[in-house]
Amino acid sequence: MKDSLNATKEKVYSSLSDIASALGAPARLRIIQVLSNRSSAVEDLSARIGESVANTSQHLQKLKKAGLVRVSRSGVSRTYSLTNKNVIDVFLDLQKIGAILSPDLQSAESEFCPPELQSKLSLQDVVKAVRKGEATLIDVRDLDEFETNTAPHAIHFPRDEVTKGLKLLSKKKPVFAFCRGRYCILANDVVVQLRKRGYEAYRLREMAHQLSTLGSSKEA
Amino acid sequence: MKDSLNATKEKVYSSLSDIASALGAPARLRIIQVLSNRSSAVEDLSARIGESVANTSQHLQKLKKAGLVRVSRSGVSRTYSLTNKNVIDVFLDLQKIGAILSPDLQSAESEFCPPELQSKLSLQDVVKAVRKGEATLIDVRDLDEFETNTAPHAIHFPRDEVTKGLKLLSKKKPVFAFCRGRYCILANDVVVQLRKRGYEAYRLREMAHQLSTLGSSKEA
DNA sequence: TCATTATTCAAGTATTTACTTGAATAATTG
DNA sequence: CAATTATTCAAGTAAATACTTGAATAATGA
Repeated sequence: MKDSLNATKEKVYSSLSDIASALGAPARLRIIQVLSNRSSAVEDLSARIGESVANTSQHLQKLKKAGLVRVSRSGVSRTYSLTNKNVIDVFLDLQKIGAILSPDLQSAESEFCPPELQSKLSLQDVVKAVRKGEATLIDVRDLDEFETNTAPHAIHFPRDEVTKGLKLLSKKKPVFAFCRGRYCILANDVVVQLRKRGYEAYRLREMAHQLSTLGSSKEA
Repeated sequence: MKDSLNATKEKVYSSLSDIASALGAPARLRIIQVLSNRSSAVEDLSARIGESVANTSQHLQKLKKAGLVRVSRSGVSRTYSLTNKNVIDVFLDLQKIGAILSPDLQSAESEFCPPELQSKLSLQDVVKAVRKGEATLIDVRDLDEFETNTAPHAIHFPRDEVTKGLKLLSKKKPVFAFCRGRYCILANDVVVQLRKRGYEAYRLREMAHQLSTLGSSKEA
């Protein structure tokens, strides 16, 4: 009886540590980062994270074994995606604790998200303003990422064609831009360009998933 | 410019993966589990997690390097503790995702927290009732754990002397017992004993930290 | 059916890991 | 000052890890 419980306890900690270990390699974290914005084939992932295809495939298998990722066949290629949105949450929590504990990460964060590009409003207030139509929320990621999953009320903004995008915006409303999260710079340039053209523009550090789940239990 | 950002990105992912790796060993997770309930000396920890002193010390150093744990000297011995409550949050998040992703962990959970011992009330409602004085919240961990950090309104219940403890309780109010969280059984026996004696008693799966931070952003 | 394509597998290597044992350190007490 | 105590360090070992290269597989399209 007590022995069986002890055995179970061992299993518990070994399962939990398996999951943690799955997150314990830079390459795999980058995979999760990519997959939290889009599903993707091995070759594509491999290019995005800058590792060989074989190596990427092996990392993916480790993630799959830990249950963080799943595959679906589509013809000759395979599409990998996160098994669950909660995977993003653990990843965000890891970022959060990193930001608290590691000075390296603190300085990295202000490099990626320069304070002068950020709004002083709380995220709640931003979301509220967007909901009321008093502010414009733009998603500057690739179109396919936007189509897979974006934040409520967000519109897609073509970051390589700012001039073309202007017609989507009102100069009377502040514009809030988001991309792939804290360690992504896509939104920075757009904000700078918009400010040059007289818009009141800010960059959000949050990614689509965080903006979507606001109001429910989590934000990071 | 772009190169420097890339270098920073590499550092970001390697720092984050260092933190995840620090959680990637059963022994270290158990250390964190212990430390989320009490600060502790190496020898004590070593006994609790069932590893040699030298090995425990080495694990602690890894945790320290990752910034999850800190030491303070007290005379001839050293006291290790978590650097930050947020460490508990990551650990809880890991548990949460484990519960979602791993069947092993699901069955373990019902072994540790048998459904028949649990209340049907939501945790919010339990906390509300406790706050209003309509229910009794008991902490059945060791006294020193209780003294270091317990939940609001909780009283310490001596789990080895249930009979003695009875005078702390009212038979008219439901009793909610908590211990060290999901993978701890201390509260089970107390609940069983209390029920035998005619009390309406339930076991909570949450640990002190979770009961304390309810109302703010998190619960798991 | 054969070539192409995307992915996985197998084998090899260098590095890191978790652990052991036993000695070294450093604060405390007799 | 010597003995005790709690902890860390150093060295060694077996296993696991992240990567490489090149071959194997299996679906698709000519």
